[in-house]
Amino acid sequence: MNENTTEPKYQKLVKQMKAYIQENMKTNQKILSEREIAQRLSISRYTVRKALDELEKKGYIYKVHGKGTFVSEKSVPTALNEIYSFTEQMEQLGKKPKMELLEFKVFIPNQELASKLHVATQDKVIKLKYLRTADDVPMMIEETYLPYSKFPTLTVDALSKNSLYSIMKTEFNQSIHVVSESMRASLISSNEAKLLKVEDGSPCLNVRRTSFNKLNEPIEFTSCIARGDQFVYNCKYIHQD
Amino acid sequence: MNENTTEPKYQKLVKQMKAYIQENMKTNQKILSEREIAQRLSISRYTVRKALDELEKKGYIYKVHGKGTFVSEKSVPTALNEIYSFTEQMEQLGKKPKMELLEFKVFIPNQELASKLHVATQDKVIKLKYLRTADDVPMMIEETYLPYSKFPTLTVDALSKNSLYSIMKTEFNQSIHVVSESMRASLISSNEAKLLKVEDGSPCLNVRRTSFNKLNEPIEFTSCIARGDQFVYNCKYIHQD
DNA sequence: TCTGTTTATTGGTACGGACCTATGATTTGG
DNA sequence: CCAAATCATAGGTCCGTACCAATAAACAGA
Repeated sequence: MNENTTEPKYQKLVKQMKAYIQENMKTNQKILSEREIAQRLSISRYTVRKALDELEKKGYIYKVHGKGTFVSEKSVPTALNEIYSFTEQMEQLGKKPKMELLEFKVFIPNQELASKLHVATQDKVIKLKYLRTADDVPMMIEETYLPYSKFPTLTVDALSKNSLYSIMKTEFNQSIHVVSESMRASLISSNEAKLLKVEDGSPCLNVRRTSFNKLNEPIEFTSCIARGDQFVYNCKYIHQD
Repeated sequence: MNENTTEPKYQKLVKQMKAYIQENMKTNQKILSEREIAQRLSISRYTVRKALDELEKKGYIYKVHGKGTFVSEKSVPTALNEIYSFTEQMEQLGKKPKMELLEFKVFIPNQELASKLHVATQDKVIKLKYLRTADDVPMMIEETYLPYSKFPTLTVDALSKNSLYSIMKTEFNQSIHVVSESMRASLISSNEAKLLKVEDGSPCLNVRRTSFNKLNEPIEFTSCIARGDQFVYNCKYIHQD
């Protein structure tokens, strides 16, 4: 039934335990000890620990030295360290998200953008411009820039079928490892005011994001202009000691 | 010379390698293989792997299966998954940050705040209100709320000597594990406009943060109002798989 | 009754070995 | 000369074992 038989044991255990915990256990309830789990499943404690470490990292459980391992509070609706998803947030609010592609072009970047994407000024860059709406109310304008050299065969057609991030990963083997974001408040410019159907000079939130792959090469730069009266940007992460 | 002799081997190795890498190695340079390091230091490969995992998690190195382990790009000025520090950001910009305590009180919260901090409506809450300036220019107003039960002996005096987070950790054994933030743009209200010395109705950035301990109990709620014309909020994190 | 000690349990650290898989260089066969 | 097979090396997974350190309950002695 499971296609991927080469998946490591501990990964299977992560999925299995995650499902079990979510369905059958309560917050702060103690789970079996590492040794007990290992014995029952006839696997080594190493494998169990590796699985539990994953679950802890993702916020499902927490360990207390000398006491045991416990189920975390379920109040983790948004997954930890996940890239912000407009679609997901709107669906949680019971609204219907849509995105309309306004622009798709390949061009030569200016100095500032080139340095953001770590490309030479003569290298090409892909620009994507979207208007995002919720229940047909314009919410934000999103401009994404990609280094052409890393995504040379990206097409509008592909984008209409899958999300940009899944295309990045499956088609171009580029997955996001580190994300750097900045947020600022400003007053909207007239062009954007028209698109968002708000008054000129309304407050707006500008979120800029640069995403890096495992080699710390920038693979995406995105700037969002969101309506200040409608939009809240959420972010959740694990703080390392 | 090292006071803490009980510190685990792999932690010592982390510090040692981090220092070595930063001082002697270049971006994308290959480091010794796990087996080689283990052999040279006469420790097990397990310990080396554990140390390298830490270094990878913190963004100093990256591994490539079959090839080796390499030094990441140094362009990680702000540590990853760190809580935003106004002080640090301003110092990086060459400005002198200051914070002035405007208010310190213990009170009974309203329903909304009580639910944010997971306390009963009859439980007490501590309020801290700060004005933060950079080169004596007002930048943001920060209001922090703490559950009184977790920090009963917190004093203004202690806050003048150490940062809130270090007091939380050392005095009350509460360290931050998960952080949830939201950002929105709005127009400033008249009270805050006076404090920040901007015009009524100027754009401002509102950042709200809830911090949780390892047990996923909220230990802090903070709301910041920052000048839209001056202030940029930064955040950087590792994206898991 | 109370306090200090012992003991069992739990997660944390560390070892050494084995094998798998991805990668790249070397060798081999055509 | 080139493509396929081989091989060495790298990180990734998994095992069994041992001991350390934090916790809490059981126990012992005053």
